Amino acid sequence: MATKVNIRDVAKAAGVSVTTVSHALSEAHSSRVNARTVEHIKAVAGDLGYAPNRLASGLRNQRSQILGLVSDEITTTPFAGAMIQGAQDAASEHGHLLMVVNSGLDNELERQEIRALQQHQVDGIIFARMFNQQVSVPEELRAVPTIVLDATSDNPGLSSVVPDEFGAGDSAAELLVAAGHRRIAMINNEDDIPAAHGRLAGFRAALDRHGLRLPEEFVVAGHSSTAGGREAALDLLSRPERPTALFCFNDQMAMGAYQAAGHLGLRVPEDVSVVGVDNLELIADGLWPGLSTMALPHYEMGRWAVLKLLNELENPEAPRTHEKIPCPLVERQSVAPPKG
Amino acid sequence: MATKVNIRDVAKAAGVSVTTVSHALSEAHSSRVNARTVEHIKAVAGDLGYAPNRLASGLRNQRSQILGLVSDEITTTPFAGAMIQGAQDAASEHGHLLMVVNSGLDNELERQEIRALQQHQVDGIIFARMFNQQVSVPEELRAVPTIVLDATSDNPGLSSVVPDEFGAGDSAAELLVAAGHRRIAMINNEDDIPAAHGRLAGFRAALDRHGLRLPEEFVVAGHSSTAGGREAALDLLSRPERPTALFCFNDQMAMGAYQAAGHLGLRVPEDVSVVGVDNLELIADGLWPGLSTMALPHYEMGRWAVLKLLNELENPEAPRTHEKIPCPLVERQSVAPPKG
DNA sequence: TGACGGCTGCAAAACGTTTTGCATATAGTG
DNA sequence: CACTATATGCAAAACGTTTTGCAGCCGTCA
Repeated sequence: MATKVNIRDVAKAAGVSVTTVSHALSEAHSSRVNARTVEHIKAVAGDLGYAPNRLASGLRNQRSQILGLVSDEITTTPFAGAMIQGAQDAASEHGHLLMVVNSGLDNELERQEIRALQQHQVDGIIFARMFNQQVSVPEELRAVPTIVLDATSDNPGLSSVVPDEFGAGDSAAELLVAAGHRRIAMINNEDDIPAAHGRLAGFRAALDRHGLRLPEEFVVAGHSSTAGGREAALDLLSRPERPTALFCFNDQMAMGAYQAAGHLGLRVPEDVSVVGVDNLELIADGLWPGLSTMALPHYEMGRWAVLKLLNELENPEAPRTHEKIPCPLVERQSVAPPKG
Repeated sequence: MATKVNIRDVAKAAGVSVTTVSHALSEAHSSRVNARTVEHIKAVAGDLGYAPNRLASGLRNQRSQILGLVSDEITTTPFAGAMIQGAQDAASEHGHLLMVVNSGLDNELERQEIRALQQHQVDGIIFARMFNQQVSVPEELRAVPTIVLDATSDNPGLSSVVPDEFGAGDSAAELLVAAGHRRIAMINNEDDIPAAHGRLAGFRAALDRHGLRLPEEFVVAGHSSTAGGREAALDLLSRPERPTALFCFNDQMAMGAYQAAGHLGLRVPEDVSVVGVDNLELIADGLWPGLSTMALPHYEMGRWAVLKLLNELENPEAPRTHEKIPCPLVERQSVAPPKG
C-alpha cells in the first residue's frame, strides 16, 4: 500500500510552501496565487495522486462533509434502496458522503447510533422512516440539523417530506372514472396511518367531484398484505352488486386482488380493473397483466431531504418547510373500461 | 445548538490535565491513572455529555473507524437492504460506521466514489455486487483493504463471499425428490452467470445421486423475470409428458410459473410443485399458496464481509479466503407429493 | 537518612489541513 | 528618484485527539 501523499509532499515537489498549495487548490483562495503557479501545483498534485485528507480538513473547518441517514427497517422494505440512492446522489453531487445506520425498531439502539454519527461530526442528519407516519424524533437530534424523511415530526421546527397521499388517491380515482367506471371500491389498510386516511380522502374527493358517492360498504379495510388484499377482494367481488374496479392501498394488496379475481373466475382487467400504490417493480411488473399503480416517490424524497438539509446548513435561518411530493401514475394493463 | 464539549472542558471540570482524561477514558491506558480519579473523570465526562471527536482521534490514530460499502444497483434490487443491514450490524458491534455509496452501472462514477471514500480515510472497503458475478475491481482499491461481497474477484488476493449456489440447487432437488417427484424440470436463467451454472449443477448432481437423470429438454432457460418464467413454464407444462415439479432460478420466475399453471388450469401444489430461490418475502409470501424457496443469505454475507474485513485490518497477514454461505430452505406450501 | 523504584500526572509533539497576518518583491505614480 | 500600492508567498496557529517521555511524590529498604 503506497504510503499516502500529503500536502507537504506536494509543496516540496512543487517547490513552494504548504500554504501556497492549499490556496492554489482551494478555488475560493486561488486568486491569491499566480495563475502559472496554480497550474504548476495542480499538475504536480495530479502526478503525485494527491487527495486531501478530509479528516484533517473536517477537523480544521468544523465541517465533515458527511451526512447521517438513520432509518428503521431497511431490510424488510424494498423502498429503502430508492430512498438511499436519492439521498446519496444528491449528497454526492454536492461533495458529501452518506453514513447510513439502521436500528430496526430498537429505540435505544437508534439513539446509540445517532450518538455514533455525532461523534463522527456529521454535518446533519436525515431521519427516515420506511412508511409515512407521525414521529417524535429522539432528543439527541436537537443538537444537529435534521430533516424528517417519509414521516412528519411532532416538532414543527423540523423540515419534512412525505408522499402526497391525498393526491395518489385522487389520481387513482380519476384514472378509473376516466375509464368509465362508476362502481368503484377501495381496499384500504386497516392501520391508523396517514397513508390510509390520505389515500381514502383523496379517492373520495375525486369521486365526489364527479358526482359519484363512495358508499361505506365499498370501503373495506384489511391487513396490509397480499393475504389481506385477497380476503377483502374476495368479499367485494363475490357480492351481487360487485364493483367493476378496485383501488388498493398498495401493490401487495392489489396482488391479493388479482388472486381473488382469478379464484372467482374473473379476469383483470376485462371483468375488474385494479389500481395499486407503490409501484413495486417486483409486483407491478410481475403481475399478469401488469398493474397500473401510483408510484411512491422514494427516490425524489431522498433527494429532497438531502438538498433541503444542505440548504439549511448553508443558510441556518431558512424557513423550515413540510413538503408533499406527488405520486405519479405508472400505467400498465390493469385498467380497462367496464363491460356492458 | 449547545456548543460542543471537548476533552479540555472535561479536564478543566475534573481538575486534571487533558492527558489524564484521555488515559482515564481509554480502557487500554486507564491503568496509568488512579482508579478513584478514573471514576471521577468518567462521572464528570458523563455530566458534561462529553463524546470524543472521531475526526480528531481518527487523524491522530490513522484509523477513522469508518468502513466504505460500494455497491451497484441498490435501487433495483430488494436484496440491498439485507446486505447493508448485515454489514452495518457487524460494523456497529465493533465500533465502526458504514459509508455507503452506489453508482449504478457507471464505472467512472464508481471510481470517483471510491476516491471520495478514500479521502475520508475509510479503514477498508466492501465491494458489493447485487448478484453473484465475476468482477475485476477498480484499481483504486489496490490502496485499501477490500473484501468482495456477492461476487468473486479475478484477483485472488481479495477475500470474497458468495452464496452456495450449488448447494441451493442440491437442496431444492432433495426437497422435491423427498416429496416423491421423479419428473422434475428446471427453469433456468439464460444469462451466463455463476448462479445459473451453480444452481443447475447442484440440482443435477442431487438428482444423479438419486438415480434420476435430468433430461436436457427438462432444462429450459429464459429471461430472469416473471414473464420469462411464465413462458418457460407454459412450455414445460403444456407438454404431454409434463413435469410434476419445477425448480425455478428465482422467485420471480417462480411467480411466472404460478401464472402459467393458473392459465393452464393446473393448481400449485396439487398438480405441480414449485420451488424458487431468493426468498423475496414480497413474492414468496405473497404467492398463493406460499412459495417454498431457497433463501439467499444476503444478511449473513454482509456480516461476514465486515467481520472478515475487520479481521484483516487487525491482522494484515491473515490468509485471504473465499467463502460460500449456505442457502437455507424456507418451506411454505408450494411442494406436495405428485398425484397418482 | 539516603537512594531507589513505583505511582501518578503533566507538557509537548504529532496527525493533515486551512487561514490570518505579515514580509518581501514588483509595479505604478508624482 | 522616492514613495505608495499591489501582487505574491510564507510562517504559525488552530481544529481535538493520543501517546511518549519526563518529573514529582511517596513509601520502602538498606
